[in-house]
Amino acid sequence: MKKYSISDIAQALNISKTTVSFILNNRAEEKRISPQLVERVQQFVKEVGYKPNPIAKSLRTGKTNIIGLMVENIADPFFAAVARHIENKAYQNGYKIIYCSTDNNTLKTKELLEMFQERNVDGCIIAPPIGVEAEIKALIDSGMPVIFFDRHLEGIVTDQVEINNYESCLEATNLLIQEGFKDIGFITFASTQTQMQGRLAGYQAAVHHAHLREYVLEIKFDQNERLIIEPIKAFLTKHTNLDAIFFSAIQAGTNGLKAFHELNLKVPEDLAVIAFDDCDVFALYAPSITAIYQPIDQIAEATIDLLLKRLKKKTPGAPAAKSAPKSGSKTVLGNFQQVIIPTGITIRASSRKKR
Amino acid sequence: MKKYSISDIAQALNISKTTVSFILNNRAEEKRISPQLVERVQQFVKEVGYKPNPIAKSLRTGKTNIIGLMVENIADPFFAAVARHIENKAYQNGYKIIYCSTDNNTLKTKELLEMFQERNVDGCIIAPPIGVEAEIKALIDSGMPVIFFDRHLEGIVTDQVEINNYESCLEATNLLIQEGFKDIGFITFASTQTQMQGRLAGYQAAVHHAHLREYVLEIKFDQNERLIIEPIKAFLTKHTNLDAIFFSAIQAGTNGLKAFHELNLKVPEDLAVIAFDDCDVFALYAPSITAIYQPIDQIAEATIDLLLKRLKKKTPGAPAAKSAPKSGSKTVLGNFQQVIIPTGITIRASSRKKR
DNA sequence: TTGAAAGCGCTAACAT
DNA sequence: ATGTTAGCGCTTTCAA
Repeated sequence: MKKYSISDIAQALNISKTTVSFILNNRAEEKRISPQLVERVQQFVKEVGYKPNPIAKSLRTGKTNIIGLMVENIADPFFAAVARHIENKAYQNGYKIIYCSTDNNTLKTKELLEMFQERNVDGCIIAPPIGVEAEIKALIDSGMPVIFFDRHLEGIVTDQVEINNYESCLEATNLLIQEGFKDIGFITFASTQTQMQGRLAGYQAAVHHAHLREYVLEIKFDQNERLIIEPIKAFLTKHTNLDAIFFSAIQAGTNGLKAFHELNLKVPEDLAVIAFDDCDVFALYAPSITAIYQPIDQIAEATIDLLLKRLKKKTPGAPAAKSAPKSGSKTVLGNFQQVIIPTGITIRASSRKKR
Repeated sequence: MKKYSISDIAQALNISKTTVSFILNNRAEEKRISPQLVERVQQFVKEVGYKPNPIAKSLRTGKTNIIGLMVENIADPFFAAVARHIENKAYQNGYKIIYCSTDNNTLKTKELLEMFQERNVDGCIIAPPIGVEAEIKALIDSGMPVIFFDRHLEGIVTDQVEINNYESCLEATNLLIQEGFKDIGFITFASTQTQMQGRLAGYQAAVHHAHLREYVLEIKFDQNERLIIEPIKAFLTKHTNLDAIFFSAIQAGTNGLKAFHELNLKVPEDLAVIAFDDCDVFALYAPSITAIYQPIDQIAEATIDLLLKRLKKKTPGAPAAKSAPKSGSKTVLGNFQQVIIPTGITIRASSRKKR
């Protein structure tokens, strides 16, 4: 079974490459090619199992049908789940995905952006780290469709999908306040990224509004969990007056619980808990942990939809289409869309006051 | 800043494309091009920031520097973590990665394999589902380097990386037996895949050797966790004599614990537990759950190493190189390597008999 | 030592 | 309605 090229087909059928190409690209009607010929070609193509060479096509057209997906870390369950959803929809639409992890490393990210450019990906989906504003701006200006998700970059206007970080943390903190907790700590990772800033700000707003004192621990993120657990232990040991903790991210939450164990702290008697991001751990933990959950499917869906929309109409920054996500708000900013997906909260035992 | 092509470079320097190409591909010496010229070209290339177009290169050479990564589900933490490690090493070596999830769906997998072929990936890493033997064989025969991991396919000989499923389950079961448990259930997913078969066989061997009765529940895997929890509840309700459970996979373990909750069963008083695959849930659960863990980094490392080795020497099925993984055994089979990485076990409270 | 030119497989402007 | 042909940007044979 040798490999056929378009010339082989043309030769075998005694017609020209052009005609075959037109037929294969569904331009037969437009070019008014006779239905019989179309039929004959399609028949033959199917018979010999001919598949056009996408590389040659790319060289010629400049389109690769490849989407670049850049996340913080593909091993992170959140990003992995997003990747899965995006994969599904992308493949359905004929796109393949090249993924990469930034580790929030500026230098690495710049290289990866360059790679996307070189490789001629048709568009990219990015959870951007701080510090690559100029490069991404250049990329967008060069005509590359870029969609942000999970966070955005100050000063860059492009399509983006985020959750309501501020509001959900405000409400969750209020929940603790309403339960009667007075000294609520917020344990988070040191980050100037918009999503983390939003969460912190939401907590702060609630606490200040209730005239309570603010206790914030910012930890430098590290793969080594001891480097997360230890600062938490130190923080808890220092602030023995705390009666509740709000964890701003999943790795804060799970490692926080480990810190609790090591300090022999009981939830919610010693400390009530609410965590951002839900997972099996929180559902199965005794007592179960109240958690804010991100609708990952909706986030991913909105993100890939935004990109596919851009990819369909070639015009970057063109007026946005009508269809809206089932829930969530949408803003149109200079022809780019900002979609906000609302989170949910699963209230469990950890946030209830024992009386 | 316009985009330079190799012709532009040649023209600007008043030399030929050929020369530039030779220099850029480090064949200057071989071609005995004067060092001054080499220097001049390299200088200029750096100056204008020229990057060769990888698509054109691919069309010409047939190499894409892309690796196809096919897993069961990229959202699964195990596969996501493997993907992360593979990504690291692949990028270091100049390879990009296109990923896809098979869902253990035969038809989908066949399409994806075809896609790899069309897209001209240089090699692929696959956790294969059953039923695509012929297609993978054809792929290998066509000269494509294919590495299996997590499991293999009967009748197909290629490089592969796996863990010692049989032995680890045998030993873990023995652990329960030594603790004095008599009626040990094995809860797994209905699968004829080699890794799952190995785990089951290990359990069975231990149980039979101790002249104990075998209790196996095979569940059809489903994304909907209720469809996993309910069969487990039914099984536990039916076999009230069980005093220990061995979960064969992570989704069995976590959903098993949920079933325990719903049935109000206490670990380890009512049922002792050992789980295959470790995770935060098991470490944080009260009581903590004994779990077998897979050294994901070693698995991923061995896998990508095997592929990179194939990619370096063009000869598929060529004699294997010397370097071995730090631990793990290695067999050479018809010029292909089979690497077995040993698992570890974290013994926690759930497998200890209360006396 | 260096260069001319063919060609990888495809698309599309321009014939006819 | 269908064909001729010129590239897309690169590598590599062959020639000089």
